[in-house]
Amino acid sequence: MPRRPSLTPPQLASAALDVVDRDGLAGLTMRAVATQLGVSTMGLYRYVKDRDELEALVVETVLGEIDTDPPAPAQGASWQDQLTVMARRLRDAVGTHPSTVPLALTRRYRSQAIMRWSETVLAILATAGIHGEQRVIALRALLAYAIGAIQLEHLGGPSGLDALAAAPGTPAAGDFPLLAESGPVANAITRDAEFHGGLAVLLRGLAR
Amino acid sequence: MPRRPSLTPPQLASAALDVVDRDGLAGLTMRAVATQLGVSTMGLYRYVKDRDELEALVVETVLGEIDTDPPAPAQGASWQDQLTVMARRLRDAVGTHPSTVPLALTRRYRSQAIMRWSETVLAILATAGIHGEQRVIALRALLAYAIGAIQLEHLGGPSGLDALAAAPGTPAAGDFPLLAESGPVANAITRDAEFHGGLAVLLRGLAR
DNA sequence: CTGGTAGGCGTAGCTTGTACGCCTACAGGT
DNA sequence: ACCTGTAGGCGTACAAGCTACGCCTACCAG
Repeated sequence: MPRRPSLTPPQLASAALDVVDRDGLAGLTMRAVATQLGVSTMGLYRYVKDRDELEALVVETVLGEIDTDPPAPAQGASWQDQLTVMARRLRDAVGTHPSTVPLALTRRYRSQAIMRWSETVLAILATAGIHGEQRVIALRALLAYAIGAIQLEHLGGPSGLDALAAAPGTPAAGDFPLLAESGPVANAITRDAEFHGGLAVLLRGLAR
Repeated sequence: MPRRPSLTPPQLASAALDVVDRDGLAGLTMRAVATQLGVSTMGLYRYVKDRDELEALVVETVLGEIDTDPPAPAQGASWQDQLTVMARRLRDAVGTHPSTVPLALTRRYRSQAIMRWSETVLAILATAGIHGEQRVIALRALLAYAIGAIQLEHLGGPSGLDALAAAPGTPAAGDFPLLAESGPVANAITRDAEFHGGLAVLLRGLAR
């Protein structure tokens, strides 16, 4: 029992997040995090087994910021409104650390935070009268949409709309008339409106 | 004009894909691909500028396998049916090379293949009477759902359902009663049914 | 005061990407 | 037929990254 560890997991996590937010995902190296903490490179290995474990810590920290309490079912908030709140919370948490998007959504960490989120979403779906298989499908559809939409948003997405919205006309726009026509339209929609618009479509489908 | 290049882009792409399919994404190194091609490591650099460019080539090849012709609007195929076909084609193409999932969906390559796919989807949406802003939102929602669902499917997804479905009871299942209850249900649903189920919800939402 | 345990870290090896520069095969002019 | 310039092909070498290993030392218990 000699000596207490001088670094706590929260310290680790926050140092790693600092590095990522400052230098991007590529800057997340063992050395960089160690330096940020003021210890030697190998000193880090006292606290994490792996680079992988370090990344898991980052992801867990980002997702841990999600508020997973059921949204106050106060006044006339429909279950659709509640699900919208949950989706937005997920999006906001990840959006606060955009560099971690590939990490957070690609890795299949058994994240406690996502389990809490899922539990709350399931509860809301239950109040909507959705049960059994349909509820599982609804949960996964919501998660899939959220993951995909966040990714499109932060990675530019391979949608082609961005390309044409950014540089209309220039490329072989003639081959894609509808895409070319949609470019300016897409440009005029805010990220928020897009996210909520798609979500609304999904929620409308859930209501019988 | 002396000498013709001895390696063609398709050869490059197929060698890289072979490596990925065999050794996984981590096995995709310049050396490995060069060896697969029977050239020296540096010989590769005659054909690609970068490791990045090599990855782009892989992605483009995988997505290039998507059939983007409009589905035969033969008999009584509704626009919903047609969109389902398009979504399934995207899922199938990526699913053929599961290791490339993080690559294909994470990178924001201005993929020609995805542009063709988007164009066809826009056309189908147009026949459904969806135009302007709503059509852009619908396209992105479909793409977001597809990307997210494919990712959940192939990366195990951080949904928590997998964990509880695989090892029911063991973890602190008491903290997540609904999740625990849903585990077995989720287990009984095939990947196909899940993908189509979620998609159906989305399509139902698109129909007024 | 002392001994053992566990934290802390320096060294070094392996893997990876890639800059650089030499060698050589080939087409075309003489 | 020969020479020459261009571009393909590749070997060497280095930087950066992860991490196995093992020494040193601070600390707590007795």
